[in-house]
Amino acid sequence: MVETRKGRPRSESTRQAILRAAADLVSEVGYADLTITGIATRAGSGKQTIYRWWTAKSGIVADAVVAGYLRVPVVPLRATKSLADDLTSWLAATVDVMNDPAAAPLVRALAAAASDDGQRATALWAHLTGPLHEALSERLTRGQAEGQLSDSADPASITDALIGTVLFRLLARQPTPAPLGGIVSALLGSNAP
Amino acid sequence: MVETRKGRPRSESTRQAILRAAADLVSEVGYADLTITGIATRAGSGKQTIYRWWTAKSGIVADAVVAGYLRVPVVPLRATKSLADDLTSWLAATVDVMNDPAAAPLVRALAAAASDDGQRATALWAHLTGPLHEALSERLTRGQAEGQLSDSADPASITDALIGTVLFRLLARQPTPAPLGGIVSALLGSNAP
Amino acid sequence: MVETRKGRPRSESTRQAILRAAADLVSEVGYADLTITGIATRAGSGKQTIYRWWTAKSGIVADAVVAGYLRVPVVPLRATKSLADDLTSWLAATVDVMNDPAAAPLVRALAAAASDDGQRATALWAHLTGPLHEALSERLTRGQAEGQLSDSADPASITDALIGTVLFRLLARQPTPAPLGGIVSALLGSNAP
Amino acid sequence: MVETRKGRPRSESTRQAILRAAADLVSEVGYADLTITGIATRAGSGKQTIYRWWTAKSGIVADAVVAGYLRVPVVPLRATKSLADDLTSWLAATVDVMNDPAAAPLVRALAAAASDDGQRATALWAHLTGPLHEALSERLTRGQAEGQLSDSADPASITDALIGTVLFRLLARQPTPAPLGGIVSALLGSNAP
DNA sequence: GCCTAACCGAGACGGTACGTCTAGTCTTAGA
DNA sequence: TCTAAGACTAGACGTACCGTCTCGGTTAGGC
Repeated sequence: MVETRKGRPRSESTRQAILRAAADLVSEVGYADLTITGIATRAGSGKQTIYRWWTAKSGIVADAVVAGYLRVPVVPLRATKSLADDLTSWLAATVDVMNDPAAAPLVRALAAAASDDGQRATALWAHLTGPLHEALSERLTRGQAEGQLSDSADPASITDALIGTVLFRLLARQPTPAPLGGIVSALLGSNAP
Repeated sequence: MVETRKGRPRSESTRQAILRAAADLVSEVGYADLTITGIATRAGSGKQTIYRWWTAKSGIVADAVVAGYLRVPVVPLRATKSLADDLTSWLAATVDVMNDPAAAPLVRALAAAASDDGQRATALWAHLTGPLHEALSERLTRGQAEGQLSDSADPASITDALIGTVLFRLLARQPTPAPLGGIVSALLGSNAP
Repeated sequence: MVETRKGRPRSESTRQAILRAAADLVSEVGYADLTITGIATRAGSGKQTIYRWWTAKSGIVADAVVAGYLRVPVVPLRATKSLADDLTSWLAATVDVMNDPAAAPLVRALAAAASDDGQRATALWAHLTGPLHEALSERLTRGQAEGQLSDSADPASITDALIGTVLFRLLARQPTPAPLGGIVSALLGSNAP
Repeated sequence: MVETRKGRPRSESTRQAILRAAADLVSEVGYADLTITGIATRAGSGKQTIYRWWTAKSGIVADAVVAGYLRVPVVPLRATKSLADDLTSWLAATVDVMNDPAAAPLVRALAAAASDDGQRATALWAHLTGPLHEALSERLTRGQAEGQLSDSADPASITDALIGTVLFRLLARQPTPAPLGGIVSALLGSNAP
């Protein structure tokens, strides 16, 4: 039995326009200054149309990310012979990107968006960090196969710590941060007594 | 040479009242719903008095934290014989605290505050994570002395990764998180091939 | 030659439901707060059905009055021996009715409806004041026949002035109104030098 | 003891700007399409300033009339030898003015404004019809002194009926109105048997 | 007994204005 | 000169209706 709903059907093009407008605005003015009114104006839609389908600002941004309108700059993971070198250079480049005045507001915006709404946040982070998490895990697993990491180590756990470190740097902005190489070597081992 | 300014001197009691009001409000309604108007009303001060001395909302919160009116729940670090056990139980308890519906908004509020203003954020995080960072580093150093951690490991780097992991958990809220024990053992070593 | 239109004929029951809903709502919330959306919902009809057949809100109300769903409280005209007494008591009772919190909004609503749309307003007022006008005119003519009013007087003109006086009282709500008896004696005569 | 209030005093120039803007707009678009948002924009004021001092749209219009920014076209009353001629020509000219497409919306707007709010309506009508009422009454009283009206007649009552008649014509827009001369002669007398 | 045009309900659409809220500025009286 | 009070401009908030526009479904003719 097919579910037949009465009334005019939802406009997919309007939905896309709203997500695109939200994506444009969040990269222009940041999440804090993102307004529903602004999104509606930019999308050429009515405000009520937005309120009909979304309850929170963060939901729109999350959907915009999931729809691919908002792309977070991801640093490609090199694949040289040395796992430690690859991770260290990735960490350095990523921290650089995160401190780039153009990219930082966007990432901070998404962190703030995730802070807002636990429900959608999961989907958002899955989309954001998912591919990244996978790429890092795979590189670690390959390095493990090549003997550059103990067989007992858990690539997923190490990946969590790596991403967490970037996040910590991004938000905390410490004046004298610990050396990145130290973190990588901590994570990859040789810490055993 | 003493700096002598003309006119009525700044009222220290008013400053304290503002910081106290901001602290109260941020724990009651969260950083997102914290308003200058609300702080002024609660503090029994004029709004202009606030605008005269602070430029951003986050600055007030940062000062309130520094002044000690806003206390972040810090999980005490146990000191048993096993460094790994101590860190794992601290991680678990901290993640629990962060997911506590009462404490999470405050921490997320401070993360958001830090996102707002890079200038003051440093001081805020120093105050927030400073003692924590120190406690963790000390515990690691002691463990290192006891031979539970390689001498070549850098306690500060490991601490960064630990706090970063907590932060990642707090914001990302992943549905199936990696086991905490895995992270600790990754950080403490045995990952060497 | 009968005009035969193809397609589904207009639903008379829907038309009645809309007029009835409009009548109910105008007496409940007043003309100002009467909405097309509200009428459609109450009538169980679509908004488009209303817009297909009516162009203005006042037209619906006018039709509701003409259809008899909206009855304006009309004070019956007594028929004693004295024309002056009859008119004075009618004026007094009518002014009372107009100031009744229950009836006043309806009458004011119709005045407002008439203000809106000159086209339909004529029909509405004809329906509203028509029988009243006729009753007053007849009573005046009868009084004229009985010698209580000069033969040269024009009953229609006097009726206009009587109704106009009520309307003036309704809208102007003067704090210290002129005595009604004075108006009647002015209209009935003895004003000649 | 002088009542001294703290805080910034109300801006009189802003009040005047709001009343002037409301007056301009009501004559441009009519009372029905008069919006608070529009008044605020035109006056260069914030909406909150309007809401702080007025609760209803009609109050602003009433104040604008009282302040003299909104002038209702009043037909001057001639003073020839014949009271009947003066009143008839005044009635005719006034009915003409009321049906003038430029003036009618304004008058109807004020009628609507009076319908809205009983409180302020009194002041509004006093200001609107006050001078008119006085002029008519004086003319009638003079005519009475000159023997053109019975001594027992009440000028105030006759004035009420005259203005009421105009109002009735304005709102009802009857297709075949009674002759104005008939009304005047009815009001001035000779109706006695 | 179909065909089909016009009707019907439902409800989403782009808009506009609502009345409330907060930001940040300005202007007063008084300490 | 600074503080407290509070009025000011500005504009976003979320809601309610506007009048228009699809939809699927219904209901009479005319063929």
